[in-house]
Amino acid sequence: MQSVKQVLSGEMLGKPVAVRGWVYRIRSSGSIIFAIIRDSTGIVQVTVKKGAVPEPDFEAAASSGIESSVTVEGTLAEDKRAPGGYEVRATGFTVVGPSEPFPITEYQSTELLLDQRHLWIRSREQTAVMKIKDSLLRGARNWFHENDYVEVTPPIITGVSAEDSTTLFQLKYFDRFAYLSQSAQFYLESLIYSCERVWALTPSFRAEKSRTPRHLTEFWHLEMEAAWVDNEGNMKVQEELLSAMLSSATDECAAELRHLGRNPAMLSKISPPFERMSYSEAMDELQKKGCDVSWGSDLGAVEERELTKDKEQPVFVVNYPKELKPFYMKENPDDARTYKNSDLLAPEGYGEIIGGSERETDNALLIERLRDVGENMENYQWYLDLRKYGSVPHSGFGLGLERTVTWICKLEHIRDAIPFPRTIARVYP
RNA sequence: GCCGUCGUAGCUCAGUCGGUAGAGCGUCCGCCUGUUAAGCGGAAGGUCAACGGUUCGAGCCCGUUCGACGGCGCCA
Repeated sequence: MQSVKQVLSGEMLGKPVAVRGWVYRIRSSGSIIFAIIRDSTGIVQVTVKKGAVPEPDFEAAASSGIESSVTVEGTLAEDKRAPGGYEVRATGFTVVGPSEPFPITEYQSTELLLDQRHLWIRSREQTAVMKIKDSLLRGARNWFHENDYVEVTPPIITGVSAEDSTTLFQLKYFDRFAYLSQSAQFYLESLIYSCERVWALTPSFRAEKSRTPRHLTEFWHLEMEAAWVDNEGNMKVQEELLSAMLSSATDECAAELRHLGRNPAMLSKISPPFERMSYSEAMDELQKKGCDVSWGSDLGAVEERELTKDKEQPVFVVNYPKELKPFYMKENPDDARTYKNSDLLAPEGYGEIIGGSERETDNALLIERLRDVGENMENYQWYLDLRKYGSVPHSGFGLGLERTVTWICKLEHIRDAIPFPRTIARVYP
């Protein structure tokens, strides 16, 4: 048995080959049938001629529809007319699992594709995205390992929110309520006192009623936290990590990137250091471009697009006003109106993919800020404890994996960066 | 939460001024030994999202509801 990739390499030219997979396209011209077979490595044309295979095999080929699973034996031949330049001339054709008429044809609406998601993920586009995502994750995991980070496993069920501003999914937890995690940050912070450098990949949940091409209610969150690291060091980790992830994808998945319309050479050019711009500088630039913003207003989708639409590399925006960010960030000693934090914006208008900061170590400040936003202090007791026993300067960030994939794969919507997207209107399939 | 668009055959859509429901693809049958979303001939296939209203008559006009999609806000 050969993979389609092996077959298309041509190394078996003139020899017997066997492939198995699914019918991707099939056409008949009477006594010759052209079947395009797909497996996880690619697609290849098979010709089935009457007389060249046993009659039952010919009938099986003639009656097999799109997505039937099949095994084919034959001889590998070179043929300019075949896509890929090679074809398998069948001597045997067996249907393993017949297929009813496939619901997805060449004309597809967004709604149909989302309703039939369990079938649409067989598409070449979706397969390419999954492979690229896999490669990005491998690149990240390798980078963390090489840089002495410990991969840890924080809880998904929690009793407290990491960010007061966001909405939580509540669940019944025996005789009380608990919540699905929206960030592992507090748990990672508590692990730096022993492991020093930690990271985790976990699902995060946001119950916000966001209807945009950049939001999922369930997404994969790649988070890192490190002791003895300041905000500048934090940004260095981000740019090195992201570059390592990009190298992995361009090395392993160049063909998949091209299939999605993304030129891998453009991604290869991205390397540290990334451009840094203060929030105040961003505001000045936006005002010059005619945006209706003033110091203190948040960067919305329009503003992020305006700042990055002509960039080829990601851009850090640093030192946001405190009002726009959560309570746990460290005050900027050079401008007390702002925090020592950074958002990393992807180029081409794709927007924020990472948010990070140096963390506040002064419990008095943390308590004051929590009081200001009306939080129940009991929920934060264990978090405040962390500052009582050997507190150290530390920083961390969270990367939205699907947002990163959306940018790298040049997708129009984040739902295509995950096989089964969970959005405000979708939990099926 | 706010603004907008849409809902007609399995799928993608057209449907004019309110007057007998249409096409392409898919499916089924027939023809075809080099197709590339193959081609040719034929057939089957409809609660026009739901409910209510106007009208002699509603897919079309009005109202309500439901669903989906696009954009904004919030965030990664």
